[in-house]
Amino acid sequence: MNPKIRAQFEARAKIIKAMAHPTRLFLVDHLAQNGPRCVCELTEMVGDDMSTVSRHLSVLKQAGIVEDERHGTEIHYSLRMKCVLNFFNCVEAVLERDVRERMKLAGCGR
Amino acid sequence: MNPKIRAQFEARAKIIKAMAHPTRLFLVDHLAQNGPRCVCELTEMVGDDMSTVSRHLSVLKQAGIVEDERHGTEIHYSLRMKCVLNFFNCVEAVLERDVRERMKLAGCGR
DNA sequence: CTTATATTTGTAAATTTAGCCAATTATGCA
DNA sequence: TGCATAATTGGCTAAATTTACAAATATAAG
Repeated sequence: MNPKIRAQFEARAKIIKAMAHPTRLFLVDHLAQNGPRCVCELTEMVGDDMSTVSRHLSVLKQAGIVEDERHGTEIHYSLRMKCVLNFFNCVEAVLERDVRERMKLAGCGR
Repeated sequence: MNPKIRAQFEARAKIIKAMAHPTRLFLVDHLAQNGPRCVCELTEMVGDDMSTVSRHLSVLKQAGIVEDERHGTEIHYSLRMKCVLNFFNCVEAVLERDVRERMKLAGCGR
């Protein structure tokens, strides 16, 4: 991998990495389902410290996946790139295929 | 996030995490473009130690994204879930949108 | 059986990431 | 101005990830 190619894949990985955490995945899903939401509400949903949730949101924002807008004292986050929801489809496909193949293997053992 | 929901998002995150590394992204891309390939060739393409590449491949395999098959002394890896290629489309969309918006912002400064 | 090649695994060091608490910043309101 | 609420940031520790080197394994060939 030459430096140019490497840089390209690093940029891509950075975006995927932003999605690669259960809490951040949950946040993306929740924003997709419910539209813009303040950090306070998201914090309540997640159940971690607000500072932790805020940091997760900032990772997503840095990656360009969500965006924020201030409303008075609250800051509302919303999904900027809806296409990330496509990730879920494929992820489910992988999980389901795993389940199926594991069942098949279990059957063979009899 | 109750434990059940959390477990669900952890399972999803594990798969996305497997993709969240420049080398692994490159490996997936390369397998998609060129079909099954041995570790030796992939190692040469990547340019890291073979043990490192082997570990990356095992992460992808564990996640169910690639699969392997032995051919004599070589082990050939291939893409098991082609849908992960959809990730690339969205990632490119994010990167392009970033570029566009940054150009627009730069223009405003004049 | 011994050797050579391909791959994986053990291990340890370096780096990154996650999470919490405390402190700071930003805003609206009395 | 001073207080209250919302959110971010600094600082720290714990945990996870990445990586290379060395050692072990697996297979084919002589």
